[in-house]
This record gives sequence, structure tokens and C-alpha cells, in this order.
Amino acid sequence: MEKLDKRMEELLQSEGDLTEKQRNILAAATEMFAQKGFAATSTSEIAKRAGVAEGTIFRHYKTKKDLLLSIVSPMMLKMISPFILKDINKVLDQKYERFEDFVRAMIKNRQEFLENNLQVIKVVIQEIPFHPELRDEFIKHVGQKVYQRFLETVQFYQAKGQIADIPPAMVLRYVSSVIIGYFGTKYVLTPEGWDDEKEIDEMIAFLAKGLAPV
Amino acid sequence: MEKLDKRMEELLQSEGDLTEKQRNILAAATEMFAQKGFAATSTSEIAKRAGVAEGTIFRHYKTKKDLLLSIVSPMMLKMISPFILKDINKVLDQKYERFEDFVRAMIKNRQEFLENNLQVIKVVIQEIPFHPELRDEFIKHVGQKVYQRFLETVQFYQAKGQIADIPPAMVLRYVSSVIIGYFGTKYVLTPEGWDDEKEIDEMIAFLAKGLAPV
DNA sequence: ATGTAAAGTGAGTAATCACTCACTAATTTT
DNA sequence: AAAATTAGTGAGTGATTACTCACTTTACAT
Repeated sequence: MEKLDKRMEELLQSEGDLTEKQRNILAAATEMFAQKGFAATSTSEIAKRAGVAEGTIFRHYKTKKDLLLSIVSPMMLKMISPFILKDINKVLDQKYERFEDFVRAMIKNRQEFLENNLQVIKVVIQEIPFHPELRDEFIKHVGQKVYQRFLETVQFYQAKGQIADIPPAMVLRYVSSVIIGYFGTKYVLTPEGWDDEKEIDEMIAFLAKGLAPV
Repeated sequence: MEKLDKRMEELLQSEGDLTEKQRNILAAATEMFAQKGFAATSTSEIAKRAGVAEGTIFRHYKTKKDLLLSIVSPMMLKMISPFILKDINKVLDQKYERFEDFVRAMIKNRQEFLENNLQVIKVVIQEIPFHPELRDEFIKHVGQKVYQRFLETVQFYQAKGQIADIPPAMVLRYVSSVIIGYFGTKYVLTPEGWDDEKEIDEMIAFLAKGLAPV
């Protein structure tokens, strides 16, 4: 666990000691990958937008794909780090008496993160279907670690009699489907007159009612 | 409405009078677009897999993008046609006493279609972020037509006292989120030991309970 | 059988692609 | 300040790209 934390820290603060030009390259590449997709973006375009010679890109990244991975891989870890870092785990496990409060805390916790990283997350989602290594990495992290951890959480609240006795995997799917639907609606469809507080309250009320024991 | 139906029929049965080579081209392109994405697939690869000269592709499709659109556009109409064709609308509106039965019928209705068109649907989902015209077309059809129609359906069951008095748009989002999560889990993650009947029963029970009036 | 239109071909084209390399500029180490 | 390491450059590379066109083959109406 110590080693994992260390490796993660490296990746999380990996943009600290970069040159300005290097940061420009990452920013330009992220923008264009998000907009046009990885395959439809040329390295010459990236160089142009970054205000950099094309050779400079390849000084830092062996291939174009290397550039993609150095944008996307750290983000995958960032996405899930709150769920598998031990100090935060303690908080998750013990703080919330009711399942509803736990869900609300999860949403708030990830909302700011989402807003600050919309573009990179867009790239991750868009490119996963085309790059098996990305898919594998995602499944390995989210599937094995986060999924297992949340399964236990569901069972915890089932044992407390707050959630009906349906298979935990189903509970998890319903909850995550509705939450993903919430974020998707908000950030992809961006409807007018959207009241965050009210949406979250109603959503959690719906989930709690649907999952309540008979 | 007559005109719409006619235009739709054209598109729906549009693969009838094609040459064998033309059908090979469409099949090969669909396969490769689904696997590698539109931008990463070359016309020479498509020609090779279709067993056809590269020039043959451009005899039938002015550009590579034209080929994509002729695969994707008819599918968009197929996806939503059951919801906006009038004869089927009658069925939807009157047949089901309970909201649960309506939802179950919707799922069964679209399940076979999904299974028969997984590849093309994959292409649609994958390419929408990169092609604004596709996004617009999708929003125009699904957003304006299907969404409005389902809003009315929700209000219908709310008036019958079967669904709680929460905003119909929220109801619609919860239901569609969970159903999309169901299809997504089944066809993207393809878990082992998946019991369709049980999954659907539990899912509908959860939705009904969560949406029931107080 | 013959004429005509449509289907199919494949070599050719300019443009663009990701990437290299010999070189200079800037930064850090000693 | 000198030496050494790293960052940055941009012209140049062969390969590949989407697409064209003069031509041949096939299908079908007369």
C-alpha cells in the first residue's frame, strides 16, 4: 500500500516540474483530442496550437500515442484515488450513518473534480473504445478496486437494514446508473434552468425509496 | 406525417436493392468503424476487407464521410421509429394499464433490435462526439420527438396516480438511466451468469418502488 | 444480338502523416 | 566561467491518405 501511494503521488503531481512549452503541448493536445478525437488530430496541429516546433513534441513523447497515454493515464488514477487511498477510506467507512448521506457525500466529492477536468475525462471516455490497453487499465482500476469497495459498502448498509435484500451488484448498478445519468445530463446536455440542489435531493430520495427494505 | 413515413420507409429498407459488392462495402466499413473508429480506418483497408477495388467505394459514396453517414443515419431512424410511427403509437398509448407493464414492453421491444444491430449502434455512439451533424441529428430525433412523447407517457401514468408527483423530466431520466445501465452492463461488460428475466424483474420492481406515490 | 447505362477496376496524384536528426539555445552542474 | 546536460528547432523522410479518372466488365432493355 505504501508503494502504491508513492507511485500514485508521482502520477498525481506529475505536471509540477514541466517546462512551459511542455505544459502548452499537453494543454493543446487535450483540447484537440477532446474536440476532434485522437486519430483525427495531427501532431503538426498540436505543435501549431501549442506554439512549439513539431520536433519538440517528440523530444518529450516517443510517439503520438505516448502523448495520449501521458494525458489519460494519470487522470484514471485521479478519478479513483479518493476511493482507494486509505486515509479517505476511513472517512467513507465510518462517517455516514445513513446510505443517503453516503451517496450525497460521494456526489459532492466528485463534482468539483469533474468540473475541473471535463476535457480530459471527455478524452478518456471517447478513446477507451479504440484502445484496448486503456480499456484494460480502466477495468483493472475501476472494475477491480472501486467496484469491490462499493460492493462492501452496499453490504454494510444492507446489514444495517437500510437497503433491501437484493443482490449488491444490482444495487450498485442502479445507483451508479442514476448518478451517471445525472452527471451526463448536466454536462453533456447542459439543460437550462438546472437546479443542482433540487436535482440531487430528488435523485437521492428516489434512490432511497427504491432501495428501501419492504 | 404521410411524407415522414414515406421518407422513413425509404431509409429503413434502403439496403434492399444493393449489389453484393455494395453490401460487402457497408459490412466491412461497419466492422472496421466499430473496431478502430472512423478516423483510424482507411478506405484502402475497407476495400481490402470488402474484396473490392478502392475506386468502387468512391463510385457509390462521394467521400469517406458519406460512407459513414449512409451507415449511421438510417440506424438513427430505426432506433426511434417504433416510438414515432403512428400505428405503433396507438399500441403504446392504450395497451398497458400499469406503468411497469409499459416499461417492460419497451425493453422487450428494443432488446432484439439492439442485439441485431450492436455494431452499427456502437459506431453511432462512438462517432457522435466527433461529428456535430450526427449530434444534431440525434438530438433532433431523440431529443425532440422521443423525449416529448415519453414525457407525455409519464404524465399519463402520473394522472392515473401510479407515479409520484415529481417532475416528469426527472422520472424519465431515472428510468432511462437505469435501462441504459442495464443494456450497457449486459452488452459492454458482458458479465457471467447474467439472468435476463431476473435482472429485468428486479429493475422494474426497483423503478416502480422508487417512483410510487407516497 | 446489340446498344446503353451502370458497376467495377487499379494505377496514379497531391497532400498529409508521424517521426528523425543534425543542429542551436538555454539551463544546470562543477 | 567552463563543461555538460537538457530543451527546443525545422527542414527533411518514406509511408500512407482520401480521392480521381480513363478504362473494362457486367446487366439489362430493346
